[in-house]
Amino acid sequence: MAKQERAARTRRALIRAAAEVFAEEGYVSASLTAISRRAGVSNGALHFHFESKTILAQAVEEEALQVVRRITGGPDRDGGYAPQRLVDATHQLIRGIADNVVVRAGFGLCGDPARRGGRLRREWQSWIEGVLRCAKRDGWLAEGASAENAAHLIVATTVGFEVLGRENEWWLSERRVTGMWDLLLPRLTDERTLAALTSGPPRPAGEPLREGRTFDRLGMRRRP
Amino acid sequence: MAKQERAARTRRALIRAAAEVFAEEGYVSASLTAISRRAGVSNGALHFHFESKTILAQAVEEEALQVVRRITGGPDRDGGYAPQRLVDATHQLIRGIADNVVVRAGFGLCGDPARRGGRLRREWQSWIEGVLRCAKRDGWLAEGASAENAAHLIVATTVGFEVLGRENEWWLSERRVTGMWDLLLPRLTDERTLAALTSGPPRPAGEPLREGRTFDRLGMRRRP
Amino acid sequence: MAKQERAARTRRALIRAAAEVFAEEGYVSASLTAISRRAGVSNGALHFHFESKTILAQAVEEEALQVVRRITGGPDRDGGYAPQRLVDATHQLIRGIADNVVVRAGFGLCGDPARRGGRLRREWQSWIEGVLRCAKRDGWLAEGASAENAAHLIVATTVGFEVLGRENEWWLSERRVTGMWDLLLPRLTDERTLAALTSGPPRPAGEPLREGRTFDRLGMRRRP
Amino acid sequence: MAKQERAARTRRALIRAAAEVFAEEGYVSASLTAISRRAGVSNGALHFHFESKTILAQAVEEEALQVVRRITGGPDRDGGYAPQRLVDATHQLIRGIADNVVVRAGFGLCGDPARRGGRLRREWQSWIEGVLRCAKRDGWLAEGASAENAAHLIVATTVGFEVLGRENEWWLSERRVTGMWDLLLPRLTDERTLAALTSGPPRPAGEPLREGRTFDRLGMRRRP
DNA sequence: ACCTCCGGGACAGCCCGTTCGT
DNA sequence: ACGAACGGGCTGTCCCGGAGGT
Repeated sequence: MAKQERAARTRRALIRAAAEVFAEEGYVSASLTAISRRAGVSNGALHFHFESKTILAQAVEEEALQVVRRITGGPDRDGGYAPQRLVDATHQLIRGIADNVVVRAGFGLCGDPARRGGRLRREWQSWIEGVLRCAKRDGWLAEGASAENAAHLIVATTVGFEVLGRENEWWLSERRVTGMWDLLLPRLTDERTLAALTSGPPRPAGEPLREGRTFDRLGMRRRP
Repeated sequence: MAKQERAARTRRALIRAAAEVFAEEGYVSASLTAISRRAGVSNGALHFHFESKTILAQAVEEEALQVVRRITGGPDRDGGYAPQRLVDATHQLIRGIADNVVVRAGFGLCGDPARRGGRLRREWQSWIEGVLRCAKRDGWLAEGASAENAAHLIVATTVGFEVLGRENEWWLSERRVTGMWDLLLPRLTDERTLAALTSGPPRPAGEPLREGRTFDRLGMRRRP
Repeated sequence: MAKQERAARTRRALIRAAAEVFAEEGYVSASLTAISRRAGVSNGALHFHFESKTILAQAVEEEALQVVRRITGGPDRDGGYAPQRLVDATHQLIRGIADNVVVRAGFGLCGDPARRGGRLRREWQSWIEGVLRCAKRDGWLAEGASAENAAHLIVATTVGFEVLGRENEWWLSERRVTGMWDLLLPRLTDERTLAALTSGPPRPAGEPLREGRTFDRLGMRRRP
Repeated sequence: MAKQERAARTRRALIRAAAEVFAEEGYVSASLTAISRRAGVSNGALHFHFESKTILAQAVEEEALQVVRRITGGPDRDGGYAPQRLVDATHQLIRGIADNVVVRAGFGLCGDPARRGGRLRREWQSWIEGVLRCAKRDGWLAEGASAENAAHLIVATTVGFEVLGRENEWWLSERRVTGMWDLLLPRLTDERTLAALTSGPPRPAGEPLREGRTFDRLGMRRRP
């Protein structure tokens, strides 16, 4: 039906507009009037698609959640080097926050004190913890490294990037994430990896650690 | 004077009540009525001391700023082991956020999208960057470690702790900070320190790295 | 549309109610709640039609302006005896102020110190000045009579009537206007007209100068 | 006592400041804080001298009333040419309004819809009416001239000058008053006076009718 | 007596999230 | 899907007392 298609387009425009206004002004300050005006529809149309402001925000968050799930639930869901998946996912998350308004708004909504119980950060945190537990179990972590500590650190850092990025967008650079891993990986993984990193020839300045190539460059291998 | 003393007490009660309400509901949702009621004074009394909601929030932020400055501007302002000062300050900051409502509210206000230009995080960030630059200059950092990257990581992590702590207060534990340094210090400082940490006997579980004792346990010493 | 009709009726009721309250209590003292209550609508409905109190007042003034323009821009816009048009218009203005709340409120708003730049009195004044300049040019005025002085006098008098009429409504009688012209016209127009007025038989007490018949009774004719 | 002298000075400063603020912003908009600040005293001092805003306004009005009484109750209270006294008083009134803030504020307060029952205009009007009744009785008026009409016209005109002068101060020029009398006197006084004015040699442009010299120039004399 | 600092209550304007009739 | 209307609530600010100094 053309009718349904138009409705779907309106709905998408509303979510997008809502995400923009939420991201710019925060949940409480964002007025439904501003959102519907930006979406180019009437005030009543908004309430036709979304019963209330709360539900509209939930829809935004839901869409952001799907993006995050696409990042965390990538193709090689459970195989491969677990730390590599962390490196990849954090890079992609920051990129997603930087590029996608809905994701950015979703995380913003999650932290708003006027809205309780956002699932976004909780899922992200659970995934990080899960992956690190796997890494520990599979022997990818250094002996003294605590999977729990590492998870908290990584979660906190990504949250920090996201929050700070809402004020100054230069925080949302992947270079920041690369720098994080540069400092974190040596201690996190075993001593030989560490040795390869610290005692080997210094990496050329122009080629920092990057997503998907991190461990290749470090010559990382599994602890026997 | 009796008069001025009462006024000062009222003012303090207002700032405290404001901090509580701001911390609980966020800047926008917090109503001046709720604040004055919690402080036990009338609406007009609030307006006598603070011209507007904006100015009240600034007062809260200002008081938080002083606490932060007391943390960052500790006794050995410019001497001693720079990394140690970072470890100490981060511990104290998290403790301050956990224990002091005003500090917690101050950081919360800083991140509110409806309020631009809070000095709190900016000062914290500048201080971290400054200390790390000093550390680099004085040879306390490992050769490959970037002071800038480290600063960003530490700032982002503390911000993340603070933000997450507003939802679940268990984030605001100093154990989290200790865990962070446990992962960070080895790569940040030079390789011999690192070796002492990774190859030595495992620390007893009950005695993690703590503020003020970190480097003693690591037997850290200056890179020649 | 029925919808738009109802909206228009609400809008009109609001303007009317606003005019009443403005006329009774003045612009500053008039509360929007009182206005919306008198109009029989809610507080929000008022805000839907008029964004602010200022704009509501402007709407009232605008409607009054249209009435005034209808008075000044009568049918024989530029022909005929200019003084006669003044006599007619002043009578109609006072009658309008007396009978039409909106006009009364419009002039009241114009003089409120809290509201700058009402066009109502300015337009009225310009029109009076313009007509008198025409009268001078066409030879309708007595030789020594200054068009400018006359304009100022007439404007000031009508303003005075209007202002005093807000306290005691008996000021807003057309008899007052007739009395004004009785004193003014002789000196304003030429000496023969004057003679006809002063030396002729006294007018019967019961039949004063009236709108539309003034010059007929004076037997006025153009100065050669 | 020095104490009492200081109190009197404070009281005077408050009345003066109140007059200024009332004249600028109107009664309702004028805030006691603005008044006390302009007077250089505290908010409480104002309330010590004047129990309420109403009473403060009454004090301003009272002082203005005394000035008006000085104008209307001049030396030759009941003798002399009555019309001359009108000419003089109107000139002096306009000058007083232009120069004296308290008088200006007093008249402004009188017309404020939020304040009922100002005596200022009422006394001015009564005086005008009284003088014109005397003039009529003593035979100073032209035969057809109505004392009542003339009184209303003069009162309305002075009120109009005053009101318009609050927006554009050029209205408060004595030239305006002179122009008024130039148009009014011929018809108001008897035909011989009139003849002297209209048929005699034209007055030089540079020397308009002036206070205190009006009738001299017209060669006015009593009707037998 | 004269004046100040502080505080109390009230309410105004604005605006917002939401619903109803069409 | 929209225009119109509703009612509630927030901030700002105003007028005014009252306890206490000088």
